[in-house]
Amino acid sequence: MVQETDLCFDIQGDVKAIGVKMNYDYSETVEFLLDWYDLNRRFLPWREEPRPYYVWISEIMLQQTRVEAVKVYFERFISTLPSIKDLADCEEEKLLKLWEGLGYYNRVRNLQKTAKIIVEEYNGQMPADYDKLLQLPGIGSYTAGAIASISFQIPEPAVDGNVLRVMKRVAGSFDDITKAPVKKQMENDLREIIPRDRPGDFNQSIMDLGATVCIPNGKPLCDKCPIIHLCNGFQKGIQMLIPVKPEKKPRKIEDRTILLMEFDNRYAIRKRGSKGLLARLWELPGLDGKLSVMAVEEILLREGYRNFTIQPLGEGKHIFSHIEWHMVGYHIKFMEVPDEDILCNPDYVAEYNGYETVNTDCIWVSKERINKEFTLPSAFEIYKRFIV
DNA sequence: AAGGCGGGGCT
DNA sequence: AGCCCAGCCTT
Repeated sequence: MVQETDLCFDIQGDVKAIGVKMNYDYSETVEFLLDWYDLNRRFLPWREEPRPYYVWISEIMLQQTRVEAVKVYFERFISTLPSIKDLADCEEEKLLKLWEGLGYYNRVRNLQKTAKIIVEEYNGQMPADYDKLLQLPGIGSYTAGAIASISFQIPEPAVDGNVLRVMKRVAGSFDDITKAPVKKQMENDLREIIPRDRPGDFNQSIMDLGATVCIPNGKPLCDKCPIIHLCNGFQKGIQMLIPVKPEKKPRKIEDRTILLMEFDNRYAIRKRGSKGLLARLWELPGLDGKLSVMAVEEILLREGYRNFTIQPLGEGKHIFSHIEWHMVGYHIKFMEVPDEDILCNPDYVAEYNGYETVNTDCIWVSKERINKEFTLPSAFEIYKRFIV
């Protein structure tokens, strides 16, 4: 291991020392990748009939999300909203519910923004043009390339983490793949050699190779690789050291107290603020810090609640990409509520003002309606389970 | 250029 | 417990 690490630094040092840019010529890989793809391609719901709408929806869902997780969401989404027009016209609350559990919820909001643009400006058809696709909300260089190549046979690369991992291993390159110029260079390199007759298949062949052979976690299955004879990484025994990424910063830890408040077979939920984490989604009421039964009781009394019981629901943890919630939960059962106004109209949607109180902007909703109509992110699942 | 933004499965 | 995943947008 020490030897390999030394080798890695030696190569970088040499390259810098003599000022030579090691440009790998990917053109040799094309025919081997396509032949391998013809025999080994995965069968995916959006792949058998690659209509632009299907490819678009799947690509957005697949951003930072694994294929296995996407499959069920994709099928349900398409059957519920069979066309771009359906998506454009869908009520936002229903749309979010379709997305519930997938995460990165701005993806689905951008999806609808783009659907409306397509209906209004493109006559309901996705534009068969890379630059026009790139202009649409939620569509970046990767997704534009994927739609263009797979649906319209436009020779544009679709460079994601998969492609960067595979191709940087093949090139034996220690470039930091999180750097924008490195991705840009890869796009330019692949644009030169992408086969004009099968651009979509070429892009997908690298994705499938990355998913099944040149895998991200654990050792790549090099003995099954169709381009092992072209792979600098394998030849030098450095494939495990690639791709290179910088160290990640540790997540910030936030202590939270989650309240499952029940009255008359209804539960309190409220809408989160319009900015930041889980924006404009619904949540169980919560308070900063991990509070004791006594502290929670004191707050409730101060806010005017009377005649309730508090039952601890235990600790829970939810990990986001950049934050950890360390939670403690309480089931609070009210025999009465202080003000009829608290049992407000469930259709009433107030803007949560960020001030941490228990009763701010809560609405009281039955279990059935929560499950059917309101998007409650996975972070609350451990306490949502106690809703009976 | 860096940081925010979800959730789950694998090692 | 830490890794990564068919990234994009904002600052």
